[in-house]
Amino acid sequence: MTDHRIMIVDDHPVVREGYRRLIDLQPGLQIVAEAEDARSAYARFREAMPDAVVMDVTLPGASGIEAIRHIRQYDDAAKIVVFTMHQGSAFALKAIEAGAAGYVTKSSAPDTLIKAIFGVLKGRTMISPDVIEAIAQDRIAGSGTRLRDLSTRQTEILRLLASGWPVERIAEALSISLKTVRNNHYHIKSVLGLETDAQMVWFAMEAGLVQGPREEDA
Amino acid sequence: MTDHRIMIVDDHPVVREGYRRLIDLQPGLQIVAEAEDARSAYARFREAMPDAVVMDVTLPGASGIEAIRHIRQYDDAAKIVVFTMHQGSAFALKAIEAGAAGYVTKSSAPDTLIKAIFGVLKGRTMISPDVIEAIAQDRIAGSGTRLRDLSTRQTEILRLLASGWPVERIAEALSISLKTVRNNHYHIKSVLGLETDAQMVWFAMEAGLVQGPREEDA
DNA sequence: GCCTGTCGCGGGCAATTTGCCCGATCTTCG
DNA sequence: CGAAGATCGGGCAAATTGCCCGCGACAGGC
Repeated sequence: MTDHRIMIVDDHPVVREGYRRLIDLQPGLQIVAEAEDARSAYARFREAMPDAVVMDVTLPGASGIEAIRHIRQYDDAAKIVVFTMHQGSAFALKAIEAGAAGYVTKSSAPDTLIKAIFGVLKGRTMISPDVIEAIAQDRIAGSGTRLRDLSTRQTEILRLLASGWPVERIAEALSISLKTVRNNHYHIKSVLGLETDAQMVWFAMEAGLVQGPREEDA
Repeated sequence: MTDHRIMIVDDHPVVREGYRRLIDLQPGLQIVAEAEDARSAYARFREAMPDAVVMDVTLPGASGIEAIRHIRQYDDAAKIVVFTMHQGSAFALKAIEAGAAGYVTKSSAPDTLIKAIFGVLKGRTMISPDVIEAIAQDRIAGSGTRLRDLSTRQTEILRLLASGWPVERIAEALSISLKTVRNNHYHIKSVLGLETDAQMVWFAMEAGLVQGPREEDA
């Protein structure tokens, strides 16, 4: 039987080498495509039509979540395993909601990824234990409401605010009024129970929405 | 001639595999030790006494910067190459100040790391081009004045603001009036040329002032 | 088809904060 | 001693926040 054809998406070359080492040398798996950002991930997916995709979600430019949505829109049977350093539950939920079949953190044991790949190839949903725990901890002791309580739009605005964009630029970029952005700014902090803008940045970072400042275009 | 003995420090197993692929298979280099956090990095260094260390600076627990300092304190001839995703100049400067001999970002071409390793083994200081550019841009075109332009007090207030403390709590903690904190908040952003509070958080992070939210007491 | 819920969008307005000015101390240093 | 600079804060107009409201679009459910 022929090998399963895998595509990997990550912006760091060294990390891609790590994937190779783990995946390509694994009997039954073969890497047939690579991409380093969300846009090319979509393009390469259509060219290569891999059996499964392993991707990081923090990519330059568009978020990996968008990439997942985009790919699933093109092929709703696509098997995508998210492999990221973010262990925040909110991000995992977003990814799964977007259509990811697996979610594994980079701090997991290496073979967790391999198991997840084989799992999704069999049509199962594979979530790494630490993430399941994080999700569970979120549900109990509703200490903090989370990203899930924000709408898609609010999440997008949060991402831009946390990146450091001034509200004026956000209004312009999204073609909505300044007032709406401000209202959202207030509501986001309110819903999340945050007092200051700085706390909002930390929240966004922990949720994996942002990992650095700017990111010039939406 | 025997291979150079290299130690790698990174908290993500997959990334370590990437290092292996790049370093271990490189003629003349051999990985002799691995560590996944700052504490064990120090311990392993003493056991293995490698010729060079490649390490990420964002590690669980103590910062990689601390680990560098610690190792250099033990052996001030230690050759340490920092290999990280942070391209902010401030972080690089901290690392170099702590005694790092090289600084390469993960977005660099893979062989940049190899060259940096051979470079530091020869006693040179190797900084990847994008970081040099970031440092240069900091210095020239006073576009961004830097941390050095803030007084001690302002730096302290910046640290608290960026950690997410509300101004009221800061005033209380420092026993100064709310108004003074607000004035400082404004002046800090003004001096640093920042538009939003979120940008201020990123600045503080890159400057190494903060690495996570809260930190309950001053 | 209609009713209900939710979402994105923004107006309105009082209360608060920001942005930028100023002056008063208190050090430090030549 | 006098100059420089840091710290602390008052003042005040302009801008923003906090919180309320309403409107239209859309997705289910009955």
